[in-house]
Amino acid sequence: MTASNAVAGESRSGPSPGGPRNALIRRLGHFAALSTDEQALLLHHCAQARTYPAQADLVREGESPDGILVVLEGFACRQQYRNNGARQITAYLLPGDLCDWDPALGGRLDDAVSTLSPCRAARIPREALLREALGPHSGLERALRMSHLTDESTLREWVVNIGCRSAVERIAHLFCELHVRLTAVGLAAETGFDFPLTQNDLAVTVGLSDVHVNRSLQALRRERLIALKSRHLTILDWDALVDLAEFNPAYLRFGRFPVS
Amino acid sequence: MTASNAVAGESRSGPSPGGPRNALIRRLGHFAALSTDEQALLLHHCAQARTYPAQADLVREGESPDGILVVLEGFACRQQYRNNGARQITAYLLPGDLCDWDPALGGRLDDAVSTLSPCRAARIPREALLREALGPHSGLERALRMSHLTDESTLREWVVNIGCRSAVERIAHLFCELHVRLTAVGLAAETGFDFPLTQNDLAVTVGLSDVHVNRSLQALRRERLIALKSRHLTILDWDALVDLAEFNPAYLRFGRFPVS
DNA sequence: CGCAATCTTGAGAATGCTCAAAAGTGGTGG
DNA sequence: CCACCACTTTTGAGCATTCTCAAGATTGCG
Repeated sequence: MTASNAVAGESRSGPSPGGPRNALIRRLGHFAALSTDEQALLLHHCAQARTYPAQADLVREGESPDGILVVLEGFACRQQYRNNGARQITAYLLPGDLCDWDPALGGRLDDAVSTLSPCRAARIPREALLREALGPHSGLERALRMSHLTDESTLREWVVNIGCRSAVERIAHLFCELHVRLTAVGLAAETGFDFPLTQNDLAVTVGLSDVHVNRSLQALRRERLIALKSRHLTILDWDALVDLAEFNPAYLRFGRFPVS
Repeated sequence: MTASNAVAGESRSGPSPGGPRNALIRRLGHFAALSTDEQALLLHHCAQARTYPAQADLVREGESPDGILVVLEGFACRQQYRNNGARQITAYLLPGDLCDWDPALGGRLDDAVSTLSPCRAARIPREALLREALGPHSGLERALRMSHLTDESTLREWVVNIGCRSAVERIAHLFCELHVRLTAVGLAAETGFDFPLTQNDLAVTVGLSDVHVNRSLQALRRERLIALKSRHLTILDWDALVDLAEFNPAYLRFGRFPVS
């Protein structure tokens, strides 16, 4: 495997302290306790994961995917295209994230799911899960539901981010969010994390031009809040970053299990 | 009841052609067929509806609401406040819309639910619904799920709207969306609909300043796409509006029942 | 080494913002 | 019925932020 095909993951951060487990299990484990059987089932389905290069479509716009899509390594996203060629990313799919696909809709996803970096992703057939693991009192069911609700909260937070924050604040907020999310699956150190996106991807995420993102990044570097070089983001001053972005991680709900 | 307390609803449009039914039943009916029992159950719970003035909080930020919130008349919204006092609306709750509240989360809503105009709203206790009506093959269950997924698609569409459209396009897109959503519950005519929001509300929705919203509205009027006067929006050129906004109603999923 | 993609820089222009004041609107009470 | 009040809409002017276009520098890969 050449370097360009390498998939972001445990590579740089090394085996993570929380246990070298599957990112999906690790993430869902934040939302509810999973039984050994449930974990085995997930592992089994993840074994079928495929590798995708960067810029690959996992699900095309309007297509009806055949199961739950799980990203295990790399950064993917959901995005929509406008007629003039502009695009907008509406969500990141990080390792452990899934793109559930409720059959109640009977078809059609309204945005495309694409990789931003090389990825490893699996599809879990929905019926199999329903048959074997989902029941009213299943931890897996609870975890999946929580995961979905969290995705929705995140989306809402993105509306706020794009709708009423300045360029620098938007980027700072995104970095904070990514740090928390990646930490939850053992892919971030306190000091930073691998960040495979281009400035253009970033621009399309926060609703700015890439030139302006570049200048905003320079501002963040000048203030010594971050360093961003060769696909690695170093967080130099977490508190200042949180402060600048008015970041409150509550919406990510990684506060360990539903505390009620 | 004085005019200022009057609640938007069937008032101006008169009894609607689709039947003078409850907005909730009407909306959910687009997503799945509801049995007579299910309809009766919903009607029963809606009978407890309370009236709220404009600018009232239905659920405060961080609060844990005690059931599913249903708006029956008027415009409400979900919104978040920033430290500097700025706010961002993340969703409109129109008649028939609901703010489901999954107990899996065990508490805390991350934004506040407030009325934008005088409203009538009810709360449906979740357990009652579960006990009496929700089952794997219940139409109501399907409808509620669809409704939730539609809300999520709408949110995604808002990210796109705010993230990569110009001021005029954003407003046009919002008007198109509102027209389709209100039509679905019988609150819009082909020519337009009652629109109780201020230009400031609009601004906070699409991420612009109110002054700029005012000027963008003037542009839309100048081009004879709309008229907006005394809380009523008249659509003068629907096709041009749709064209300008690149509006595609598919995400609202009012295409009649899950067509598979 | 050379190519392609990405990042950086500059300069001018457009879009949208802020502040402030004036004009319009509708409801309330005298 | 009128006057007043609060709120909303409209207008103007200057400014800040962000965008576009275009060129040059850097990076990493083949």
